[in-house]
Amino acid sequence: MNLLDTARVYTGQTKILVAVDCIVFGFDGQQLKLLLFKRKVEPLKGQWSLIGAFIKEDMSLDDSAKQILLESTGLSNVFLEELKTYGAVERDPGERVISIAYYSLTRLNELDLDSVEEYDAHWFGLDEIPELILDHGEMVQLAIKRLREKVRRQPIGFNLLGERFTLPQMQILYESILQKELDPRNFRKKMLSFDILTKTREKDKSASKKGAFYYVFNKEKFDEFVANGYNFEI
Amino acid sequence: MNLLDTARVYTGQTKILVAVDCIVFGFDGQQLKLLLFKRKVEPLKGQWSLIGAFIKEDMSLDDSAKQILLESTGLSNVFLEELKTYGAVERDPGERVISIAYYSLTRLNELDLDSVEEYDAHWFGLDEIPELILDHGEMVQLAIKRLREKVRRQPIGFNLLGERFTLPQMQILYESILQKELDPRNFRKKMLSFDILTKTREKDKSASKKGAFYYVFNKEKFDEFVANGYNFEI
DNA sequence: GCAAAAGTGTTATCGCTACACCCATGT
DNA sequence: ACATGGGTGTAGCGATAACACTTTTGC
Repeated sequence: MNLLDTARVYTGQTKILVAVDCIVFGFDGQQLKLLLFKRKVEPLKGQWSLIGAFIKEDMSLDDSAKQILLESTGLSNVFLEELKTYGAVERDPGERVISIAYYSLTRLNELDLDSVEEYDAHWFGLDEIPELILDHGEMVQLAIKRLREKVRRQPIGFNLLGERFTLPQMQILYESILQKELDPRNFRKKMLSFDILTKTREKDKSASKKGAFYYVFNKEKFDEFVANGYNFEI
Repeated sequence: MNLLDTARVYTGQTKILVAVDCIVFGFDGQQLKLLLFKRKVEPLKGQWSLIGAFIKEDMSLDDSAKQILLESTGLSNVFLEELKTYGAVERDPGERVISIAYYSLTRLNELDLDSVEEYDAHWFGLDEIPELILDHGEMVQLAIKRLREKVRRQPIGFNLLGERFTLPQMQILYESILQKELDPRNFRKKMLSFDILTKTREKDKSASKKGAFYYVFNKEKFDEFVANGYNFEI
């Protein structure tokens, strides 16, 4: 008897609708933002919601999440990680749906900020998040909490910044995520001590007259750092 | 129709089998153990596996996990937490099954050690885990990793000990989880500093002539500690 | 020349680590 | 009396946190 015969045992079991919902974080240079979508259809039309979709027969959870993100933001290759699975029986008033929540960190530019509006979507600051359908509000709160814990231990903040960035920009990002001010001397010292940033010769002069040097993320150093069992802590 | 449009209607969406699998940890006083079950039925008869079950229509994921644990160990009110959801398309060769893995920490006594054998189950030391079916081995490895991280930051180790315990017992538990020796002075100092243990007047004399004082877990202090945004680190 | 942000060093404190001896008791 | 595990204190080190001034340059 081979493995394929196991199918027999599964007959008679209940099948359930399974969905993926994505909490999409972005950073506009000033604060951390969350991408939400307005439902275009009844029921709950006009209410704010995370982006999500049902799982198709032939697609893994991770791939479904990736595809949702690609379709809703045009971005691929972004940081994407499972958050938690929500499975209360009555969580969806229509019919039972089990939802696997993912959160993602994306690089956001001015274009994105406006273009999403065409899809009835909007980037919200964390202090202006509207009421969300179902248990999406709960998902968002957990994602924020998880992000804060994670960003202190692993250098994932980079995913929210562009190809190059200045240390003051990065500090603003961290302050925005952690919701507290950081000392610039200590922040720079710490961040540079990991030795995963490379200084360039160019400066960003948009934020000051003196200008701040651009740095780029050094993937080789970073991988080495991870391989050695990293110890990142802000 | 692309993914973004699918939310509109639940009819016509694919329903999928959903299961819960439990990684059950126990501590026998010497080492951390894992509870595994031998499949009694074809196919895969005789192979080791985690305990699991399909989700029923009217039961939440958490409740399903609790029930599985109750049925397989007789224990309720144990530490139980979601680990990760496994959703690769081909992970189960029989038919597609999405599985939510939970891990639990249980109090284990000599009785349990033997009685589980009746159900074709066995407690394995972490260094003697046999090959497991499907992706269960992966689940176990992740659970061990998560437990190690978690036990350093949150005092969840208590769940593996009985009502009362001595500090040497507790140290052995932590050493067993973290797989490294700890200094007794530093360990006691640290553990007592959290102020969530209450010393009793009784001693455990089973392990030494001098005897070691029993301590009990102080839930009030612990809750207070948690409420203040705890900061537990071993 | 001045406003505005970038960039830099030192000191004090705290927590962790490492380490060795005496205590209580059953045999 | 001795063997066995229980229980304790301290000093050194490294990491974090706190803190203020100089530099650059566009206006």
